[in-house]
Amino acid sequence: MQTTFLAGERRPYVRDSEENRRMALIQATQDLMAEGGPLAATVRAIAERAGVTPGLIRHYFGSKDELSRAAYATLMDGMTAKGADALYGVGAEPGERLAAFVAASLRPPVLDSKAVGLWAGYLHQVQADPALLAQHEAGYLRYRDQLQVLIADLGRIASPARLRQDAIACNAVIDGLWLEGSVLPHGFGPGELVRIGLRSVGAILGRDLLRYSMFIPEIGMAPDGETE
Amino acid sequence: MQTTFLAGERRPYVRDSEENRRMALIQATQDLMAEGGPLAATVRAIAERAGVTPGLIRHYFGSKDELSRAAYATLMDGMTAKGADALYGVGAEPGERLAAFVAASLRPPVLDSKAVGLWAGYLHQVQADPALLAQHEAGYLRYRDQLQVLIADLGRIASPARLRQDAIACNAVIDGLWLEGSVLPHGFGPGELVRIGLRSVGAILGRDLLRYSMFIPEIGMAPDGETE
DNA sequence: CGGATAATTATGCGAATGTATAATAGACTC
DNA sequence: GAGTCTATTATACATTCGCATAATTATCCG
Repeated sequence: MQTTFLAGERRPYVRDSEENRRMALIQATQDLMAEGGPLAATVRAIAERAGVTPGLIRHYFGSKDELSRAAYATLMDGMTAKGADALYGVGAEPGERLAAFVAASLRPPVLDSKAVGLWAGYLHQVQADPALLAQHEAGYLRYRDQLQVLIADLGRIASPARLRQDAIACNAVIDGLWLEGSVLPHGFGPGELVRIGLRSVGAILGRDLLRYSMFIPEIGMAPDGETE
Repeated sequence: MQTTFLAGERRPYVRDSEENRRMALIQATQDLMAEGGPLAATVRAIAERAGVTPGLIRHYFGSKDELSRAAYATLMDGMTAKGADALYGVGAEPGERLAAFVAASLRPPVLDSKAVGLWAGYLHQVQADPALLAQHEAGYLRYRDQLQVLIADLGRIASPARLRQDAIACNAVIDGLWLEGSVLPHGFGPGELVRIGLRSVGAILGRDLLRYSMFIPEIGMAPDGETE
């Protein structure tokens, strides 16, 4: 089962930096969790995928639970970082910025067939562990706040309560499309989810976001000929 | 750990119908899967929760995998049944029927803190097992088709492709709100998700669905004083 | 009333899991 | 270059897992 050396032999002793080892173990944990869920993310499987022996997990993280927590924290940080990246290099017009943010959430690397698996794999551990739950809640609200700021910048007249509800609604559209696209990746044409997302968020907010499609990769000018 | 009789004693032999036993085992499987995920739904835990010894699982279902499949099938059937129930006894006006359908999807028993746990717990098994995947896909499309029919009945003028995309969008709103409401049950006021859902779906379809709020429990006449 | 029969429980077994501990190998210091 | 230290590997262990099989109990039929 091990890849590089013959079975029965001693795994060659190779030294590496602490950061590399931690990263490799966290990456392996996320990969296995995404692919096979909690049942697949065993200590031995993680170690093998990371190219080390199980003992190193204890050495660097103390226990499997702590490695799991570290992997989840890394996941959350990456999510918000991607959200910020989406706005980098986009023009100053509020509508365009919002459209870029929505589009980025509905195509790779955010929309990825593995993403929902990872999310589902962690769900129960998150709900059972108060520390992870707080981290999750913080990450979710951070994302929604980013969205809410972009919506507020549109300059519509709306009460704070209404603004909050609009942010919840737009976030729900994005989450729902993200979910469906991840679970049934072949159920939608390329760019279809982005187009639906832009139109829906625009409808909820009373703006036309599809006019910014030309700035968005993989969409261009409505390839299926449907213009409105 | 066992509830009704002293440890060390032999569990009393009590006979029951095959249907009761199957139902109890399936129910126990779903409960444990929803609460603790795949790691918690062990053969022993399921049997204990069902008030039975592990051997009965093999006797009635052959293996744990088959029990798991049966539990998932039961879950899917229940979902679509609830969707149909929501339309029972509702008037004939298309807008009202659509509003009732949306509202029913965003409050108990469909919106339930356990629902998302159950869904997440099964995700990897579903993706790994072609039979379960087909069943999942069928259930999802059935639900979306119900929604699409309700949307078509609104009588708007729209191409078939556009109708499909509207159904995907509305389904995404519902799914996203369902997800957020399940994961963070205390993050939203009572009826808030239903109201947001009605407004968003209405905005996407160009109709006002909030005018049917008075027919919907827990909402009444916009309790937070916000009328529009 | 007394065997068949089927449902239910109890026990056993091999494999896998997480973790603790011992053995080993390379790097660093003087 | 010998000695020490730490990263890494290997081994051991108790527990739990799913499953197979044996033992037990109630019901059914004569």
